Amino acid sequence: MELSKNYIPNEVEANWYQHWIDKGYFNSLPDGREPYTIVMPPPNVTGVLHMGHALNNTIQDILIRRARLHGKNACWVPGTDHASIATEAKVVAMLRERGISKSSLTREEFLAYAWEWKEKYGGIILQQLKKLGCSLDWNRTTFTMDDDYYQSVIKIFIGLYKKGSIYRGKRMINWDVKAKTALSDEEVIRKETRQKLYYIRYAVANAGATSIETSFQANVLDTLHPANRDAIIIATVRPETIMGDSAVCVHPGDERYKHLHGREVIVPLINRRIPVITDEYVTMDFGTGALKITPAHDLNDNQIGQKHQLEVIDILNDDGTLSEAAQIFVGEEIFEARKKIVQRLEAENFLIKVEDYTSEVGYSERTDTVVEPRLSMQWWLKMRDISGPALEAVVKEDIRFYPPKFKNTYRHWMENIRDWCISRQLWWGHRIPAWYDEDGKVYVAKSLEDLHEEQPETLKLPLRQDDDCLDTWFSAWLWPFQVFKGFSEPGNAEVKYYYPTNTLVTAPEIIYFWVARMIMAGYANLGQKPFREVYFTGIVRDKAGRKMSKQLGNSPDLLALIDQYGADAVRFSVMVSSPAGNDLMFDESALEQGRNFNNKLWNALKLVRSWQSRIQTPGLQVENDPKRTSLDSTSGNHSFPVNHQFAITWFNSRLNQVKSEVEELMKQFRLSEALKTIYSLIWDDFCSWYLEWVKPGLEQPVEETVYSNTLKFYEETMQLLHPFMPFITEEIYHLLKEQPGDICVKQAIAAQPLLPEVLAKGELLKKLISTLRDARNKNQVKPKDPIVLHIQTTNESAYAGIENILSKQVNAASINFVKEPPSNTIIVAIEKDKFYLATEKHRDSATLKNDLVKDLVYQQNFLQSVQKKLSNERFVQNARPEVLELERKKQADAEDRIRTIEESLAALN
RNA sequence: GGGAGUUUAGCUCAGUUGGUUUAGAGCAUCUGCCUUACAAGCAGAGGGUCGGCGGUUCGACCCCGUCAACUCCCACCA
Repeated sequence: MELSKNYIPNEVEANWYQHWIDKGYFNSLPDGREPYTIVMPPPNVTGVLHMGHALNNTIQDILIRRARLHGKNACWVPGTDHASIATEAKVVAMLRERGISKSSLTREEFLAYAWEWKEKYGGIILQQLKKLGCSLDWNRTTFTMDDDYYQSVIKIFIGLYKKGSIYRGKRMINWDVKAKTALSDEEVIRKETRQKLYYIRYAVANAGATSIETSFQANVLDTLHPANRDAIIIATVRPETIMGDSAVCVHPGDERYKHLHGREVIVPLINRRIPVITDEYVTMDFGTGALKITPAHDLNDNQIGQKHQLEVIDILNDDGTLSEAAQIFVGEEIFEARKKIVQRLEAENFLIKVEDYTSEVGYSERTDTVVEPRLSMQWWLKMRDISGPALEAVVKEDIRFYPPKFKNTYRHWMENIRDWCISRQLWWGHRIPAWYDEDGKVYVAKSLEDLHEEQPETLKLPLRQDDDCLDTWFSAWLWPFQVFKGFSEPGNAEVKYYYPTNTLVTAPEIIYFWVARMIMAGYANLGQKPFREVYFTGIVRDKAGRKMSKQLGNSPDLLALIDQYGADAVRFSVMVSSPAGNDLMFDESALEQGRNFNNKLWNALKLVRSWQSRIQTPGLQVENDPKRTSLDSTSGNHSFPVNHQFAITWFNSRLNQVKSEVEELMKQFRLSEALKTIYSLIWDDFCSWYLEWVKPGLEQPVEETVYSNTLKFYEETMQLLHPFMPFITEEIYHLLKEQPGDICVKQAIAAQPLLPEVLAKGELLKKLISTLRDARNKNQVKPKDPIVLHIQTTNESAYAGIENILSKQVNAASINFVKEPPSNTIIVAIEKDKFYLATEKHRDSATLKNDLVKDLVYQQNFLQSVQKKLSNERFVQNARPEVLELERKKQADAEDRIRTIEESLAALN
């Protein structure tokens, strides 16, 4: 079969994935092997594959595939999260397009549409993960609203309620006016926002003469100014909430306002009287030192309100418009109302001045609208009831975090943990299992039937179920055990085998949302940790350092990239630029590097395959070899002038060295470095050195041992690379030779002992070749022009076994060992030996001399620094013996080398 | 305001308890090559006073202090 010029991924990737699936390689069932389990962080059902998913899932696939090749029973569980807010928003948008409003539907009707939507679009991201090559056990695909899962969520809620850890309470919550639901603190994103600070004048009640028509002149903000004696000026960024004011608060020690203590002021526009109160909460030097208190719309104001028992006036509707309680601008949206109120305040002389002001404003993570602090009846979970074991597990490293810096982040949050608002005013999700009777009494039970059985006598019919759903994370936190039905069927064989899982791979952004809560749920429900270690990936950023996001539109279309470059190249590009624990600067040039790597592999394959027809075993008759082709039968008795033993021994050692290195790097989650190490092994050591060393001349036969070892080496490097680039490695595995099985499941051979002296000799050989090639280059000796190489050395045996490779690689017609410098040659000094290149070409002694002098200066300086150390008595006294020994060797080596260079220079003159 | 992290070649990063050299890699750049697997390639080369200053030490990219710049997390001073 003729192979194409370049590797074409599209043709093979889909086929191999289907093949793996057909063989059931990704499916796992408990058996006698050690399990290696990962539960995939379930993407939103609404999700489409983006860069973050690609990074995250490639890492997981690498870990899983590697475990699979190393004798583990690898199990990677896929699934999706119902993502209540995000999905409900999409469904509402879909309905709007069809001209249907949510409010016109019953809950059941709406949910029918939602399920329809989920069935249609919900699986997209999972299909995309297949394109990426993810080796997930699809039989285990789980959805957080599957029947069994759903019931488990409900049961856990009931359990916590019965323990008294869940309660209902009217408290300040973050209100998303667009989604019309409460949000947990973690769902609010603070952003620096440019705002205006409005200074508004409140007249003091019963103040007598001074009217609001008082002309404001120069010193309007000076409260002691006669014009302001009978008024107080407050500063606010939210003038639209003045109708909800219950008091004006000043610092008790503020001299400017002492005369107002115990008085009342009048809220502008609506003329309501409110008291002036004092509290040390107020900062005297911010604004005017006077703060309006709006208990319904600000967390701090609410606390002060409670302390001083102020009236709570909620002037907002749940859609963010002003309510009847506001009296004016009723029905106007907040920001509209703000504009209009400012206008009126100004028109009626209440507005003193406006300043630019920048502060942090909360936005909804899901809808990106400004979050409204609001007082509302919600369901809460007392986190302190369950946080203890989860905190301890991480602090004591029973669960390990990589990188470990996240331990602190986690600990800080856990130690200051606050109650979790778990109710959401949505229909799509797990409906809170609570019913209210006519008196508003609450009953919590799995179902209405259960309720009737449990407490028939106290029930006052009719009952009405709570309309709200649970926060998505209240279901996601069961993920690691409930995918194995660990809660609904406690102690079942699967959960016993797979749980605790091994590694969680996730983004640091959801350490509170999800990681911490899963740990809590694991201990609270199964009495065990959910996973042994957590690997936090970096954040994917674009070339300019900006976080990749939908809003910025700077995330490339992954499927298009896979189409263009192939999944292996995409995986390569993501991994190669992803150092452990750091953010990932994604640059498309890495994709080209990945694609080029594919081609490199492909071309090496073509080379090796071209040898297939030229194999010859020394001493064997050509005809006896079944692999023999007609081409070779013409080339009778070839001798093998080149002994390839060294190349084979050397690469074997190199391969084993890399295997150990990779093993070590993988243990530390240094995946990027592991990949780079393998890349370099393949590109440099295998292709640039090894293959060139053993490559036969044109039409020349290939030694059988060379061929079989090359195949073995090639296959083993493919195995090492397979977890990172699964498709091309599988393809090459099958094209190298006819063989049963697949690389996808072929068990890896553990690293064998290596030969350090062979590796050292290999390094020397590389250096000789490079330096001599450089000398040729500098002297304009064309690669095609042969040279004669004379070596002057005190140790000829150092060249045993590598002479032939050396002469081939520097295109030397022959190599001689000499005692004296031959005349008219190019002189090169390497280590302690001297090399003379005899060529037809004129030598450029000036360049060579220049190089030698440069090297000499370097060596002399170096020698000096070593001598300085050695002549330092305190160094000789204090340094460890092996360090001292090393320095002495450096000195001797440098002296030798200087002598060699000086002799060479002498010979040049 | 509190905490954490980063700063090494033009770019992205390694540099593992202080001594293997006067610091490495990939990409980019430059030079020479269409050499019979690969020009998406081959063979080479250049490029860094390790953010600044001070200290500890016989010896510092590495440890300590300090300053500077950038990043992230936490915290609702209106």
